[in-house]
Formats: sequence, structure tokens, C-alpha cells
Amino acid sequence: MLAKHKFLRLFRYHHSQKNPNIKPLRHLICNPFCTATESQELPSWIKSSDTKNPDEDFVIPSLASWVESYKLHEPRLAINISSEKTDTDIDRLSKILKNRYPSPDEVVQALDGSCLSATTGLIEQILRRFSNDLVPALGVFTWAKTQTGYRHTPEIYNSMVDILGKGKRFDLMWDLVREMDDLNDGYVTLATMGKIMRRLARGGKYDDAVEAFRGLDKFGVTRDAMAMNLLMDALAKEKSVEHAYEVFCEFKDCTPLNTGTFNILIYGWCKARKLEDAERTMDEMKKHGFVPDVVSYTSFIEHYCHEKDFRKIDEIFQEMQEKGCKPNAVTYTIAMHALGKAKQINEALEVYAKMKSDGCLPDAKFYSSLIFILSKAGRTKDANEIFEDMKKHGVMPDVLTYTTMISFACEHSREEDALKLLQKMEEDSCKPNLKTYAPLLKMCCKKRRMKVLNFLLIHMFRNDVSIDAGTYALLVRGLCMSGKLELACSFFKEMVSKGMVPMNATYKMLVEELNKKSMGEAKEQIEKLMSQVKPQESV
DNA sequence: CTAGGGTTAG
Repeated sequence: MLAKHKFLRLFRYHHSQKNPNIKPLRHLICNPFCTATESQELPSWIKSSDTKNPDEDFVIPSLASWVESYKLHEPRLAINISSEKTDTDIDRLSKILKNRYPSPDEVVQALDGSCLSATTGLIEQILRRFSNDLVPALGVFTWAKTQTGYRHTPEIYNSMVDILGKGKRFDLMWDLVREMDDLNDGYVTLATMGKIMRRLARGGKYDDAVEAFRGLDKFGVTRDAMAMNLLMDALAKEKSVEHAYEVFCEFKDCTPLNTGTFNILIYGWCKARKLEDAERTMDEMKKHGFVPDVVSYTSFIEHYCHEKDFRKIDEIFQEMQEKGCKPNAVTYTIAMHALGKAKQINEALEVYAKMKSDGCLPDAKFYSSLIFILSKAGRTKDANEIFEDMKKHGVMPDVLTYTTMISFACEHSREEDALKLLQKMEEDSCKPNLKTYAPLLKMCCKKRRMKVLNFLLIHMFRNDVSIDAGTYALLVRGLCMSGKLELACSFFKEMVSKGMVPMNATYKMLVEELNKKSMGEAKEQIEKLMSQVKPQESV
């Protein structure tokens, strides 16, 4: 502790010389997601006197109070403050779940001893907040069922089904669907089965997804065009357009088809770079009496974009004009984006000009893309101008727009801008998602902003954004590169404790760094953990 | 749920 104060004093002094306005932040020390025992070993930066790699212990003055405000309601950090009475149910519930009970049953037990009461709003939020964290999610879900006067809505059941599918617990997922079916109250709908088919497809279980579709009537769901499109879309998007096509062949005579059915296939073939098959499907579409529409053509444009065959793109625009099919904002976005990415910024801007002269109105996604390519081309000023301009044209920035702006601010290490944008989102009630936070987290790791990193983690939590495997990987890698190995290890452990399987590259990097720093004990811990990972975590 | 999210770095 002594070292910490000494270090901080020196550090503050150092910074006050440079900028007297900078206020140090004395809080937000521990990773808010780890257990109490882990947190004690965490803040290595306090103990270490590594002045070559210090944490930057400040935030931008204009943002300090905002950052500060996040500490107040954070249960982990408010232990000695009498904030208990200001805690809402969601805080109290989260606090219990942070104990990281090993099984849902133990979560249920813990909750039975609490005086919390289940409401639909509370359960909805907690499932969102823990959507990548099976054990607490299932625990709360199970507990809530036992509460008198409470009944899960079909939507909540569907969320739970989705969470189980995301966690690859297909056995439990099916159990739950059967349970829903037993309620005999129309709980199982196409929405439920859609999630199931999507999750199975995402897990590479294509045949199971198709089987789920075949068995739809067992759950009282009709195998109509919508259901079939849903399945085909899931298969095509999850990299098996072949399965989608098989489904099409098998069911085309007993299910009514629509334009969407063909567009899903065309899109799938194009994405899989199988142009002939896409063209064949287009012919088949016409034979069935459907006219290719803007979606069909746009899929082809996207394919040629991928191939960087820009001459072909012009040809398709031409063909669309001949057929009287007007391109829309999506079409222009795709073409412009591809040109911009291929460093043909002027040609990209020509697409923008063409769009305007064609009388097509840009939307938020289009503007996001425009901002992206301008930033990529180093034209930050123009990008900012567009960002301001879109509002004047009555188009409000959406998550993607903000995410784009934040990404580039982070890339250029404009920390203040990046955080201000996040703050602006909050003011605009625009909810950030994982992709919004990713560049911010990365930047914090790189610049060793441990306080800001912590603030962001709390910010995410409060916004019900659940950390997924990709984000853990980002954190572990980023912290490794910055020499924050204890913290990297703690995130690694946390990831594994949530039943996620770390990528080999992440694991290797961590072990290698631990080796370099001769942290043998920690290395052994990680290796042991990894060896236990493969057999799927039992819940 | 028919198309627009732009890398995991070195």
C-alpha cells in the first residue's frame, strides 16, 4: 500500500507539471467481474514499482465527473458505503450473481435466501445482462419460476432458449422447449423455433437445424413459407447454403414460396462465392414466376464488390435500370463501401453523388459507411463534417454511426473524443453494444488506462452488455501486450469459468508471456485450467 | 426473418 501512495504521488506530481487541470482518480481499482478473492491479487500495478510501464492514473477533466458517477452505484466498490438502500432489485440481484456460483442450483439456493421478488422487467434485464453467462442466467430463470404470483412470459422463455443455444447447451435447450410445450399455452412459437434453428446452424449442426424444422408440427408450429425462409436464412448465413438449397429442393413443392425464398439462396450462393449457383437460382426464380428485385441484384453487386470487379458492378446498375429496378440505400452503401475500402475514394464519392442525383435518401447506415471510408482514407475532418451533417438532414446517428466514430477516435488515440462520443450516446439514449465497446477496451489496454478500462467494464454491465468470448480474447491479448499479466490471467479464468473455450492463440500468448516474466505459478494455473476446458463444462 | 458491421496482430 505504501508503494501505491508513493507511486501515485510521484505520478500525480509528474502529470501536474504537464497539465495542472488533470485530476487523478482514486477509485475503480478492481475488475468488477471477478470474485473478492481474485480481486485481492489483482491490482498488481499498485504493488509493482514498475515505473517504466505505469498506469495512467487520470481521465480527461471534462469527463471526470461522468466517470466518477459510475462508481457510486457499483456494488463491488461500494461495500463500505451505505448505498444498500439506494440499490435497486437489479443491483441486489447482480450482486448475488457476482459470487459466481458453480451451478444454477446453487444460484437458486442463494436467491431463495434473499428477499427479492421476481418481476417480468427484472428477469428480462438480468437475462440480457447475463446473456453470455449461462449459470447465473439459468439459475435466476429457474428460481423465478418458483416465485408465487410470477410467471415467465413467452419472450422470457425464448430468451432463455437463446442463451442456452448460444452456450451450446443444446440438450438443455431442448429440455426447455419441451417444458414450454407442456405448458400447453402456445408458448412454443416460430420465434422460439427460429432461435433454435439459428443456434443449431451457428453451432454447425446443420442437420439438426433441418430436423428441428421437420418437427415443427410436433410443437404446433406450421411449416409455412416464413418458417422455411427462417431455416434457409439461418443455414445460408451460417455458411451452409448447400443445406439451404437441399431444404429448398425438398420442400419447394409442399410449401408456398415467395421472392424472399429465392433471395435467401441468391444471397447465400453469392456469399459463398458460387456465382454460377446464384445465377442458376435466379433463373429458377424466374421460372417459378418471380421477378428478381432490388435485393436479388444487390446480392450480386455485393459479390462483385467482394471480387473487386467494379466494372461488373456498373453492368448490374445498368441492368437494373433497364429492368426498371431502382437501387436503394443498401445498394449504394455496398457499392460505395467497397470502392472506399479498395482505396478508390473518389469513385466511392461518385456513388454518393449518383445516389443523390437518383433521388435516393441516405440513411444512418449509409452515413456510417461514408464516415468509415472517409476516416479510413485519413479524411477525419470530412468524416466529422458528415457526422454533423447527417443530423441536419434529419438522420440521427445510430449505434453503428457512433461505433464507427469511436473506432477511429480510438485508432488515432483520441481518447477524449472517443469517450465523449460514448457520453454523447448516453445522452442520445443510443445503446452501445459489444462492438461499440471493443475499440475502447482495446485502446485502454494498449495505453494502460486501467481506471478507464474499469469504468468501461462497469459501463457495459450497467448497459446490460454481456461480455462474449471474442471480447475476453481482446482483453487477454491487449493486457498481455501491455504486460498486465495478472489482469490478463483473471480475465482468462473468468472466461473459462463462464464455460467459454479460449482460442488457442489467446492461450498460447498468455502462457508465453507468463513464461517470459517467469511467472511459473500463474502459468501452471492457466495450463491446468486449459487442460480441463475441452470437455464441455457441465451445468 | 431477403441485401448494407468494414482485421485478431505482428
